[in-house]
Amino acid sequence: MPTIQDVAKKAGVAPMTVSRVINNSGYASPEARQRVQAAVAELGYLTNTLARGLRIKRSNTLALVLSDITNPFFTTVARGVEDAASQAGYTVIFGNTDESEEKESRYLNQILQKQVDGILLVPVGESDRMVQRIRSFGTPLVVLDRKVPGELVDTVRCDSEDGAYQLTRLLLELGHRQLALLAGPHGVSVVADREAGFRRALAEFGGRPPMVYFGPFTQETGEALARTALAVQPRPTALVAANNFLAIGAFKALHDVGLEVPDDVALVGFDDLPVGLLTDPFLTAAIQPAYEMGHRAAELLIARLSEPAPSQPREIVLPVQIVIRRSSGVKLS
Amino acid sequence: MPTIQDVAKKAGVAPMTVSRVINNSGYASPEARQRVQAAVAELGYLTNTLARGLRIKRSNTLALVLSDITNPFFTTVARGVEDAASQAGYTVIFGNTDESEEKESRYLNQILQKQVDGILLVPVGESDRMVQRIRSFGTPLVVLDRKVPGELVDTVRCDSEDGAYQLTRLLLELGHRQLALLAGPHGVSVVADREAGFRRALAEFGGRPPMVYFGPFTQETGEALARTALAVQPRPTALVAANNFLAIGAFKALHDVGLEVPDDVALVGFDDLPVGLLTDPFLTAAIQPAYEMGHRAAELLIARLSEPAPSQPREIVLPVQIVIRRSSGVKLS
DNA sequence: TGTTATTATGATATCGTTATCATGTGATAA
DNA sequence: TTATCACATGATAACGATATCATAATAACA
Repeated sequence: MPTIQDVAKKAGVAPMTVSRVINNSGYASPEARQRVQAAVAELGYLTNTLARGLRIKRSNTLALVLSDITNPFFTTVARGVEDAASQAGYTVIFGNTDESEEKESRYLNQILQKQVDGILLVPVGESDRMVQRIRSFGTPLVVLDRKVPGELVDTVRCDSEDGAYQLTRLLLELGHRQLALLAGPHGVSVVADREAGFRRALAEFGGRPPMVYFGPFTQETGEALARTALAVQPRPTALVAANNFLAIGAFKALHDVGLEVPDDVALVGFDDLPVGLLTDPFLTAAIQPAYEMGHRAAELLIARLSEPAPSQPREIVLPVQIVIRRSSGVKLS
Repeated sequence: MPTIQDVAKKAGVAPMTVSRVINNSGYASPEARQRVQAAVAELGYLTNTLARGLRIKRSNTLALVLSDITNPFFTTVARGVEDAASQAGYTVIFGNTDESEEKESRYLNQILQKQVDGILLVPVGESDRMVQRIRSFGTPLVVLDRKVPGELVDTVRCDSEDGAYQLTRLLLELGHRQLALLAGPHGVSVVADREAGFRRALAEFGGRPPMVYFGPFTQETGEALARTALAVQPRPTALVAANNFLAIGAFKALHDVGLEVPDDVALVGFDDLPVGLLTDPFLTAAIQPAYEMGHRAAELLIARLSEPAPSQPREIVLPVQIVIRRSSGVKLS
């Protein structure tokens, strides 16, 4: 691989002049410029960004650390991040935590070592330890999708509370009074928010004491929790799933038990399945603007990078969109 | 951020000794070792991998360049790559080409500049220009999912030809004689392979002259191509879609035209929708082992990195799995 | 004409790490 | 006693780029 020295020699100038031409900084005569460009082209020279990064202390790299890129919601977030980053000349490293604090911590260390310019993080636990560690390193951070307790930090997330509220309210207005929430794992802020929205709607309508079930965001859990919920007497007439995997699991459970959706039990959920990949979308859901979330978060992070002094952390809360389909039992025209 | 100098000072040793302790290379007395480790812990020191990379000429980074991470097939590939990479201590950069040669070329330049240790590429065009460029840079490369014409290069892909053959054969054995293939974009090797498999099966059965339609791998195209195919007289009784998006589009078109699947027209496709996200999978399809593909490709690439001399390129062809569901019209027990 | 800007270029030091070589210690062997 | 060896440590240079300072040539001005 040719270095800037090779280019300089071939062009008959000093390395510094080559650097100036390449980065369009400082003065360079038209002739020198041309000779340098010719040499660059001839040698197929590309700047070694490790060396440059070491010197200027920027790597033009962002890191994206999320639970599991295989979850269509996060896939779309990742695409949003990547588009915004690439547009601004940044490159993206990504990693999956699988909701494990140990993996998260390993990744973050690796990433800090890589001298990334900024980090986009979907934090795992309920602690802000990692956030503090990142901060102590001085690497700018934007928290995605979730809230971090007790820390003021740039955040881009969706309005989970409102989404759950609206979904629940919809069911209540349809006459359901016995509702169950398949909430998700303890300690994740979106779960707490969705539970809060669920409870708020119930409180407004003065329904029965709410039934809330917790467990990982997996299809198996959805199935198990739904079975548990359906065994309670009086049986719930509607289920609210706080996540797409839980919704699918719940649907399977209902199907297995021989209950029809929405005639016997109504079902609503969070997050869509990949748009366009479903032949027959039927789930009423609160759809989070995943792409926009990723895109805006990356934009925010990149904006931070060019700020001279750290400014007040921002919290961007995006609205969710309630999409009404068959599973809720709403009469569709 | 503390540097190795800071650690050295605090531990009362030379930077070189710190380096030896950290990397477990060369000699270091137990006392020195301990003092260094204490200093590292106290300062929260992390190696600056830009500096190290510059010196040792390795960045411990791989690049993954694919069409669109939003396609569930590639999402899963990416997850496989990431798991294998992270296991071996590598970090992964990713980029989307959207099947644009210009984007591909931009990314690859960016990536080569970053001094990645190896590249995993789903190549866009039918040219091997990019492959040659990467090779001229000396960066190890594994081509994913597709063949590159005329170049001997490490490749991990699935047996598209066989998949299409089997799907087509299945339809022929069910008695269909008027088949249409929604093939995908010209110039992508998997498309050519699937077309070849389709034609081979037809030739064996001596069916009517095959109908083959081309266009991008999108749902809209699937819809449009299906409409075109269905307008031909005699109308095809079965459609083979070479990709999941095309299959969905075709299904929509059939639905809109008022044709039932599989009673009026049978439909088979390639690639699955994300497992577990479908409430009611119905598409008969040739499923490619996406995760394994990514995983094996990354493993192969990493193996290459520790080879002293470049060895004979390998081509790993993974079998596809035919999953029979309702859409083909096969009687299921 | 001399003074000051402006343009153009290069020498040097530096970013944080590690490879290499040099040096020194104590133990063991001859 | 001296030669040899394993162990231990550090000084120095180098990876490839750029910031900074110095210098030189030309242009602009009084």
